[in-house]
Amino acid sequence: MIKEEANTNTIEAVKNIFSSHLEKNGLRKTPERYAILEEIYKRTDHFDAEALYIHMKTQNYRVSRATVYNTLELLVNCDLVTKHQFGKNLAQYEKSYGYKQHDHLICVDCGKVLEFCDPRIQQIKSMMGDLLRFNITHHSLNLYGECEGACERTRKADSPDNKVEEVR
Amino acid sequence: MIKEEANTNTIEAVKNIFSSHLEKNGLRKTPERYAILEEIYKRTDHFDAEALYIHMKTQNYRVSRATVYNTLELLVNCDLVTKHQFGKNLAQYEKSYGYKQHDHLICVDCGKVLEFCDPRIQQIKSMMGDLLRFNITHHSLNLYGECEGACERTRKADSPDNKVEEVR
DNA sequence: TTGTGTGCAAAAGCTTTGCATGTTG
DNA sequence: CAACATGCAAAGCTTTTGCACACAA
Repeated sequence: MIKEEANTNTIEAVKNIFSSHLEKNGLRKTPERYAILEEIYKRTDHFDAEALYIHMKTQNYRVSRATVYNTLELLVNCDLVTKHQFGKNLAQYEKSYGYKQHDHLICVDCGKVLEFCDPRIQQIKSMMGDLLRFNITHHSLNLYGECEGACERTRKADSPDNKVEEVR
Repeated sequence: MIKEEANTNTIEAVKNIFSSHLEKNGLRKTPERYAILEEIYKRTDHFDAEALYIHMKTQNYRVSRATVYNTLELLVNCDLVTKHQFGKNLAQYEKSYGYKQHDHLICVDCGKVLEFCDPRIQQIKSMMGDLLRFNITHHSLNLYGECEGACERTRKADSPDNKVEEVR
């Protein structure tokens, strides 16, 4: 994943953000909500709701799917988690605090997901927002294709504007 | 939608493409498959599988959901139909023959979908394909936001590189 | 204390599958 | 006539909802 900075206080920071969000919206600070937030930020990228539920269960938390879905939505609302649809009928989630905006390249053969940044997408967003009189809040850009060779190789980006790193 | 050309022979052309695809893959040319293809090309953009099924039913075709889903997959395979996920767990389809490559801007308030073209996305695709050694076959770019004002206004694009038109 | 949040399970919604029948090649 | 496609309905999966109980404020 593409980190903005390596910060050991990330967990504290995101908890604070979450707390503010809950307060601002008159929502309760339950242990389940914080437990889910913590587990998400301990894990690495791209997971689905069921995997998170199973993970919570194996960590001996007593949570339900309903709470997992509920909390994921809250976290998406306060931008601590991003929700993706990588072409399947299964939502994928990803923690987003401390990460640069990035997009995804998905191998249709092996399912591998790479991340990349390209400044042109920002230009497109702002131009199209103006042109179409839309207040664009977010976007989703997925490139689909096949890894060349063994579906395993990657190469570092060299352009200063384009950062690339493998995920999973 | 963004048409490449206005062609009254579209139906014939797509039928031929579909026939070739069926032959090439040893699949049968059934009346149901052609009926579904025709109905899709008579309709305007962005529909889901259930809507198509209902539409077939009201047209007094005797088709099943299974056949609708099966045929949609065949049509996606031969590039006569494009499948989208606009952030929901519901696949949306769109006929694609004779249309320019385009991307989508979705209003999160009223669900309106606009289409736009931007050449920069092609540049990003080819650059990232090279950089990450991926053979990129397709992509999906969705911009999400809110219509300004009454969720109804649109404005024509004026840049020669960027064509814009409202859908639905 | 009071009302929101939770767990659990059932329901809902989209998509796929199984099976007997129909039809293409 | 043999294999594949279809219709129908049931099953599968992900996500949402209802309800009684728990607990944060």
